[in-house]
Amino acid sequence: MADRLTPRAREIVTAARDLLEESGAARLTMRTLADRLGIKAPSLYKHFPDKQAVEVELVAQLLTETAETLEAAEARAPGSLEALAGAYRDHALAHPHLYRLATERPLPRAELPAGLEDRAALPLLRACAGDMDLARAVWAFAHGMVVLEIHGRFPADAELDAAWKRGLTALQR
Amino acid sequence: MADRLTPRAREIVTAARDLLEESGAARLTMRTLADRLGIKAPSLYKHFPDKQAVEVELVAQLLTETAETLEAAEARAPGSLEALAGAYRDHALAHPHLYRLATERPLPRAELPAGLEDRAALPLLRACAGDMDLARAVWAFAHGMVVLEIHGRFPADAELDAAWKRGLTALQR
DNA sequence: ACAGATGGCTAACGCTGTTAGCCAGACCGT
DNA sequence: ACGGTCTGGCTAACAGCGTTAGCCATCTGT
Repeated sequence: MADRLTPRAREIVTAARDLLEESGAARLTMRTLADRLGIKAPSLYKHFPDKQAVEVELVAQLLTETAETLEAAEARAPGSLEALAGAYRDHALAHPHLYRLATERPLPRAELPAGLEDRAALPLLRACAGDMDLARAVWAFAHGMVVLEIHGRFPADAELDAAWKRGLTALQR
Repeated sequence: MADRLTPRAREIVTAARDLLEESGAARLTMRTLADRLGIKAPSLYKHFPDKQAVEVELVAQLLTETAETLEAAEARAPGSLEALAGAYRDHALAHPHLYRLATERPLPRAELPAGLEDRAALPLLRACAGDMDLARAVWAFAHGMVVLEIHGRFPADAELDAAWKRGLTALQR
């Protein structure tokens, strides 16, 4: 997962990640990113062809971490949809800007490490015993909950734990 | 619902809507919008304080149309979650750029017509017999399905009708 | 010791949202 | 009928955005 990037490029992605998580996508600009690294914006283009290429690495980070998170949850509680959903939710809400960046545009599939998308999906598919329709429904539910939560679309006093539980037990079987 | 805007402002919003649906949010700029109206960009600021204020009107349009769509579905098939979900999905997929614009940022609640958000939510709440947790779960599921569909996150050969049905029947009771 | 690659730099372009300031015409009160 | 205000255009300009071109120092390999 590592050597698709030179060391310097990896430093840039790290700075980009920090910047994104601190200040959101709107403030992740080539100039502020360069500033943080003590260089000028055009120098970034020695390491990445364009801004999108940097963002692709961040998307890959989210996918990788999601896969790891789900695999860990699966190891802890095999076959449990609640465990998967809880892990997914916690990771997403811990990194809302990253989640939005990775989620609010079409996936740059061609530029992503091969197999990564599938790897992130596998634990859920296993928990659904191979029922793809169910897996997609659960995924949509979880993604919907997370993104509505991130955007503050639910009333402030909404009992979201209850809504998660309600949805998951219903989808359970 | 109409006289919160002057006639000229309404013309501007109409042009913005057309532009958005034709070309997506990235090409909805103050200059292209002005072009379409035969004026220059700075003149737009005689009618709206900033670009966001124009976008808020588009968000209000989506909410209004969603409310109308759901109310019509409810009238056609009272109490049917499937009918509501189908109407929601159809409207969203018919206007993907508008749906994204209205959905991929925090709701500008303060600038929206009073009661509009609630009105859009009511049909679903009625179909859920007042069970708020269930209503939120269904909403999250539907939103998740729509947005994943719009962004092409499902495999091209995915049987999305089946996933919708699977989710809805599970949530049904 | 020289060649080429690496990774900085400045200057600049075209695009974005937005502001300031000017001006023509419509409308209104005396 | 005249003067004042409001309306809604305009041009010029600014700062910030992603990005390109072109220059140059330093480091690496033969």
